[in-house]
Amino acid sequence: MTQTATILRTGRKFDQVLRGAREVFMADGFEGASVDDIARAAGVSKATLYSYFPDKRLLFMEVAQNECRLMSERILSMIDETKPAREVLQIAATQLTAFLVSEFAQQVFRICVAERDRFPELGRAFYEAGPQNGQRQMAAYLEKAVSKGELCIEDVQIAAEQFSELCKVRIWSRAAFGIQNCFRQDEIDEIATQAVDMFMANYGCGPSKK
Amino acid sequence: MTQTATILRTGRKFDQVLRGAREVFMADGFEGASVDDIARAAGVSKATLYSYFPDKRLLFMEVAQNECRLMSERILSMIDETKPAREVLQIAATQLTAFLVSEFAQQVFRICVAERDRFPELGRAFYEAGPQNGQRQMAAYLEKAVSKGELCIEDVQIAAEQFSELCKVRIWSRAAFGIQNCFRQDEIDEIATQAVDMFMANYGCGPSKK
DNA sequence: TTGTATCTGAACCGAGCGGTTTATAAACTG
DNA sequence: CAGTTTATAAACCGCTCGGTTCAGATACAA
Repeated sequence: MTQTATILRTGRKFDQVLRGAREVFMADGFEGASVDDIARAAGVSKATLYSYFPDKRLLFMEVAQNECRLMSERILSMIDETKPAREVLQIAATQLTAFLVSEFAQQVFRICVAERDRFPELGRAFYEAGPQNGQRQMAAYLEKAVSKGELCIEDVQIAAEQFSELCKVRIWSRAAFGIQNCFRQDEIDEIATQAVDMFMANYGCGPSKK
Repeated sequence: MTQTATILRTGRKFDQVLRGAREVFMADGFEGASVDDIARAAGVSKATLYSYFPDKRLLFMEVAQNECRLMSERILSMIDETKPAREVLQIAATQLTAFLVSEFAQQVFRICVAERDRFPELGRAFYEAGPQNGQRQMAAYLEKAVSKGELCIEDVQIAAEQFSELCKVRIWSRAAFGIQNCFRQDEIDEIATQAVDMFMANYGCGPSKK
């Protein structure tokens, strides 16, 4: 995965190629995207494209890696630890839920799953940069909340995973199966609230002030 | 989806074709499976195959529909309502968790997601026959348990969805991303137990005798 | 046995794919 | 300006694919 191999990173049109590739890959997947389409979308000749990237696979990996990085950063900016636990969780749940059903996340997920046999490294890279990283951040926060006496959790890792799983209720699989691709804010808010309620019922200390 | 159109269902080798198609499609997906491969796997000439099915798409749909039916039946046989709620849920959680990460379910899911643009009906058909149907059964059971006073649930539909979502914690996404494809029974049992614990903490009546 | 429905294998078609090449043009650099 | 790097368009190659065709083999029913 860290293999950049023989990619030419200098040159005026490198970024242009990458942007075009991102656009077409995200829309059509790996097999569905033809190199001609990508070159056209990038506003670049096929020969130019191949002067930067030795083949389609490597171009795809480059794009996917960039997407993973973006996703990771986005998750990082989600938690603000200064507020009380329930509030923090509510905000995190809302953002996470919205993100999980976004066009962006859905497309990347779809490609990872679809090409899992062709690119085993891709699924792993995405999982680590995305879900795993996000859950690590969440677990770290939960740990602090526990030591502040706000929450009662034995296994913060499992709790973090349960939290993000609860944010998928109802809408995520509808998005994954292509049944619904646009979600209203109040749908998202409701799922987030349900998730926090359930989470706090199990892990909240003292009376669940739901 | 109910469109059978011009499929020839009579003839000695119909089932043979279907079995071969199932095998190859499940292994390689829609694009990955070539008609020649399927004919070979079915032990049938390509011409014969095309005498039954007008094209590859319809053959795929037929296979996928059959798989959905099987899945639906399997989920149906999961609940035994005579025992106490916690026990019923524990059994259901174990079976559901094991099913969700099985080779079979993962392959069907992968194909649905990968081909969602090419076959929008497929995703819908699978969703209805699989998750939605399973959750309807679960919600029906929860309803009874509530009226027996075993559980306290406002929205049984949401509760059913939360239940199945909790069964995915930790292992499901690892399977989906191709990071892990074999799961020990004790891993499954642990997730199932965690799911039931959390569920009962929120919806159990009286003292949570965890 | 004769007639009919079914199956076979292999050749074939046209299209699209990833990738290469080449001759030409444009853009930087000294 | 000259020289070199970079980009272009289009033709081209080999391959695989979905789908068709057809002459002959096989099964089966009378």
